[in-house]
Amino acid sequence: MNAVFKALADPTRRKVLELLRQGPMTAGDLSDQFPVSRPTMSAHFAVLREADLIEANKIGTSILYQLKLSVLEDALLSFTQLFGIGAGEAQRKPTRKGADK
Amino acid sequence: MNAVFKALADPTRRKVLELLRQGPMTAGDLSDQFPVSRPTMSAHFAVLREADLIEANKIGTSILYQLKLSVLEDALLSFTQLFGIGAGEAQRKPTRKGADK
DNA sequence: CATTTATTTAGATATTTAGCTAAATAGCGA
DNA sequence: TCGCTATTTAGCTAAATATCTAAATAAATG
Repeated sequence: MNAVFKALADPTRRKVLELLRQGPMTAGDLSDQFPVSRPTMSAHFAVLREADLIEANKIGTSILYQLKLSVLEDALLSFTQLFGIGAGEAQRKPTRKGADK
Repeated sequence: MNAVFKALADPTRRKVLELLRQGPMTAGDLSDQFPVSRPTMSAHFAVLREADLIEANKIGTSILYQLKLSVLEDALLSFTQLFGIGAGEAQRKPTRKGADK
């Protein structure tokens, strides 16, 4: 969980996750979307992998990265639920009609 | 938004927010819950204030900190919604009865 | 008005992080 | 196998961060 929040702290990494939301992408294609060097991007990928937020699959000479949405979801949901934020089912289960209106 | 995620990257700060969920607390009372010095805690408070996640109110010689839940909520929800994670109203607002069932 | 209490600011240091270039690795195709 | 392409690893620097102690500020109280 700590690793996930650490990973999310950087805007580049959040953007990578966002791009990956649309489907798997190679390291190179991802890197092309950012104004930093490949090695720098590689380091960002490593942080995301460390947090288990993405998964790497070698495809020939390329590496295809894929979002692990469930990991992101679990971390975010368990955190938001800690605060009773409208993030899960839990808090919006009305016992009586209009009870929380 | 970036400031919020930066603030959430540190476990001490996340714990502070968690403690404040139960209600406002003074800087001193909060500090007592952590194994670091007052000045260090003061710096953490500053980061949280910077991110607008907490609000400070002077009460005599003490400072009462209060969670700004709506700010945390907004940041987290808008992010989770980016990913279609079951985190907000948006994705569970049925336009027609049972539309997404 | 001097003292005490609560908190922050200043100033120092150590660690971590994001970035770079250059070099190493790994797969592919001639 | 040689060379090409994709990516990572190594090694470095600069900036940011977390921490500390000591000093400054501010409010309350005798």
